[in-house]
Amino acid sequence: MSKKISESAVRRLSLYLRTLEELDRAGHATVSSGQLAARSATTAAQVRKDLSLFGSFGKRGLGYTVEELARALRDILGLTQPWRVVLIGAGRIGSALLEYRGLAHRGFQIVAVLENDSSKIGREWGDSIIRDVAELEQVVRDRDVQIAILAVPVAAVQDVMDQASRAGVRGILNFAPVRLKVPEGVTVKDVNLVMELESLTFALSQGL
Amino acid sequence: MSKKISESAVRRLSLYLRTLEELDRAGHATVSSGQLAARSATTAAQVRKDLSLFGSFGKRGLGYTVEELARALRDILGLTQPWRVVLIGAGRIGSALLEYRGLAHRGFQIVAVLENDSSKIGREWGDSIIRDVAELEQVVRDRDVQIAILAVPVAAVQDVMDQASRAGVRGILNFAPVRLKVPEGVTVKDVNLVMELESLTFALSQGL
DNA sequence: CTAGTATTGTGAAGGTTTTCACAAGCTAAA
DNA sequence: TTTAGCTTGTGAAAACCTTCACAATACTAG
Repeated sequence: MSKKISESAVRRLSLYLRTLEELDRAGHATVSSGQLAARSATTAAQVRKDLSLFGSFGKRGLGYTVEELARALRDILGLTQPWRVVLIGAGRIGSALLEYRGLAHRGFQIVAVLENDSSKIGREWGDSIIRDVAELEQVVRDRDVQIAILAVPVAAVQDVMDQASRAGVRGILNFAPVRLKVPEGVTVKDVNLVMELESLTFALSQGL
Repeated sequence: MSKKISESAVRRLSLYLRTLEELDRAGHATVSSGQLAARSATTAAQVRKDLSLFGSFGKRGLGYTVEELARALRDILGLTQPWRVVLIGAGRIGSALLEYRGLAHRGFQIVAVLENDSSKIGREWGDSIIRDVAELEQVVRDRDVQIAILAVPVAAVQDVMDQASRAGVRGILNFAPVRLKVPEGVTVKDVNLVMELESLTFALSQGL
């Protein structure tokens, strides 16, 4: 695909999808851009513009078919295939992720949990057994893992990322508060709580 | 303050601060916009423009004093005062947050942990004792809590948010995958893992 | 004191994203 | 069939954000 899609547009698409799934559960068959906007904290024009980046999904005068638009968004976001994920780091964050049903529901399959701490290796953890992080490259290759979630300490994360990308992982979700250096062809998304809290305190301080 | 500062600029400031703290630990006394940019994955011009939104912190020909700029950024981000935080939800996410040392290090004090599940109430948890979420309004008032972290299920989160903001909380960090309706004067930041993963799968799908 | 090198702060230019506004298209009702 | 009422898709305008480019300034060496 040629056009460049902004990060914020993609995040909105993800949000629209969630909203559509709620509407579907609530029994709505169709929805207008205005309704979708109101439930997604944006504007009708923004919704239509975002969708128009990928095609034409509605009917003039009628709006969008909830199911149809949801299917189109899943397709756009790459959610029609299941994704195989390896979770690295069996600490609290890893635990929260493993337990979270929302991941499986969206097609993210955690195929292995890896850990450095030898006292944890071999233990059962949810449906998985914790394995040695040394097996990372083998697991990625054997199970054709596409995404790695890194929930490891700052000191270890660059090294683990290097191994993962060498083994063929294409996407990284990084929880360590550090900017990773990544090779060509690997995409990283950072989740950084302190940054979120600081943008909150900035807003609060401004208000005073 | 009159000028409107973009969300992305604020996030970069937060990142610069972290970079400066690393530089400080590494013994650097001064830094140029170029060096700061290289370590923060942006450009020298962007760094200077971001800083210029708030004043003039460097010396021409010399760059910035690491300590001084860090202090200025802490001031801008509202980190010179400690923030009193209540954590609502003693599940996995709450547990990960409570344990995370980075929060305390940046001046975020978790003054109480609240929970709905009566089987958890009263238990010790880290340094805290889990209290009943029914006590939310009282805790907020008694301890002058400014920020609430919501790590509760989707079904409960709007209600909890309403109570928190009625009691006087001004900032919310929300982990539930739902868009909260908030009253005037309350700021919300959302942390949404599925959205991050989906923007990752979008990028990966595009690449194919 | 002067020349040379480094680096900031900032208007202006360039680029991107959001909002506006309206023609085109669809349905229902008369 | 015609009219009235909605709603989409999209160029154009407006707003916003990033990059460029350079005058101003600081230090060092000779």
